[in-house]
Amino acid sequence: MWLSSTAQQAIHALLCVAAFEDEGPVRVDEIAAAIGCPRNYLSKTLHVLARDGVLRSTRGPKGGFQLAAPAKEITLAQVIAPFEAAGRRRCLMGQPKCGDARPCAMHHRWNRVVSTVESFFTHATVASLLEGNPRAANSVRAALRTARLSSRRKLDGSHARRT
Amino acid sequence: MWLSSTAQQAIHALLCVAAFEDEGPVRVDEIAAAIGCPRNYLSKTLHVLARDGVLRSTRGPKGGFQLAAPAKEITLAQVIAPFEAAGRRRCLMGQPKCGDARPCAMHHRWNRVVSTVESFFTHATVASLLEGNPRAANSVRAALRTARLSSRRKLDGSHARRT
DNA sequence: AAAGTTTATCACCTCGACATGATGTTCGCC
DNA sequence: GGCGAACATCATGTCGAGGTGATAAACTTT
Repeated sequence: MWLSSTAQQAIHALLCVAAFEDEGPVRVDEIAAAIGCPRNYLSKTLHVLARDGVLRSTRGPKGGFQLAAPAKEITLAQVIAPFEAAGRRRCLMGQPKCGDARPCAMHHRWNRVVSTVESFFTHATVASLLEGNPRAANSVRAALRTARLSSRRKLDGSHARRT
Repeated sequence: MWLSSTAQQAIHALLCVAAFEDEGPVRVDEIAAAIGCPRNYLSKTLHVLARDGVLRSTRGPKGGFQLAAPAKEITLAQVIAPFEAAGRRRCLMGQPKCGDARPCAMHHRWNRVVSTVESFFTHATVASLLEGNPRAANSVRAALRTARLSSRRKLDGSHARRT
C-alpha cells in the first residue's frame, strides 16, 4: 500500500544488493528471481537508481549491480524518490493553492502526519533494515542464493558439465 | 499525494455538503462546480457514499445530497474507505506473507507509521475539519454560493426572468 | 578479434483509474 | 398526468503505470 509497486521493487532489490555488499556485483536476473518480478522492468528501475547515484552498474561477465555508497548512507527516501511523486503534493485534497498561507481545511493536522512518514523514509537506511532484522536479512540472502543455484543449473544444462 | 483523486474529491465534496448541513440538500452540479471536477464522475462517487450510508440522496426538484449522520459522527476513514485499498496491504514491499509472524525487513517500524496515519483518518471528522478552520470553511461556502449563483443565472437565461 | 555475458533500450502491449455524453429513472409541482 | 429537475447508469474514450520480447551496446575472457 501507498508505495507504487515500482518503488517496492526498488527497495526490495536494494536489500538484495546490500546483503551481498562485499561479494561483488549482483545480477538483475538473480534479483528478479529472488523478489519475483519481471526482469526487464527491474532492469529499467535499477538503471534509474544507477543514474541517481544510488547504485553502480557494470556490464559484461562478472557484472551486475553494486551499492554506490555504504549501505549505512543510503536512505529509503533516496531509493523511492524517483518513483514517487510523494513529497510534492502534500495537500490531502489536491489543492494546488494549499500551503501555510492558504491552508485547506486539514492542512496543519495532515502536515504532521506527512512529516512522520517522511521522517521514516529519510531516517531508515538500507543497512539499518538488514541489521535490525537478521531473520529477514537471512531470507533475502537465501532467496538470492536459490536464484544463483538455479541459474547455475540452467548453465550446466546448456553446455554440458565440465567437471 | 497518497489519496486517489477520487478520494480527494469525496472528502472535498463532503465538506461542501456539511457546510450547508442545515440548509437542505446540495446538488451535484453545484458541488462539481465548486470543487472543479467532472459532474458525472462525482455523481458516481457520491452515489457510492450514499450506498455506504454516509450520504442520503434525494431525486427530483429540491433534491440533492445530505449527510446521513451528524457531521461530528462521520470520519474521514469512512469517506475514503470505498476508494482506497489502503489498510489492507500494509507491507512496504508488498509481500503477501508479511505479518507479525513473518515480518519483512521493516515490518515493525513501518507499522508504527501506518498506525499514525490510520489514526488520523479514524479520528478526524468532517465536523472537526470545518470547525477547526473557519477560514477554509468560509472558502468552501463561498465556492458553493458562487456555483449556485451561476446556475441561477443560467436558468434565468433559459426561461427569461419572471420577477 | 571472436564469443559469450551482462546491462541498456526500443517498440509494443495490457489494464485499471479517471473521465465523458447520452440515456434511464425517480421525484416535485402545476 | 405531464413536464422539468435532479440523481443513476451505461457505453465508450483517454492516459499513464506496469510489463514483455527483441535487439543494441559494453564488457571479459580466450
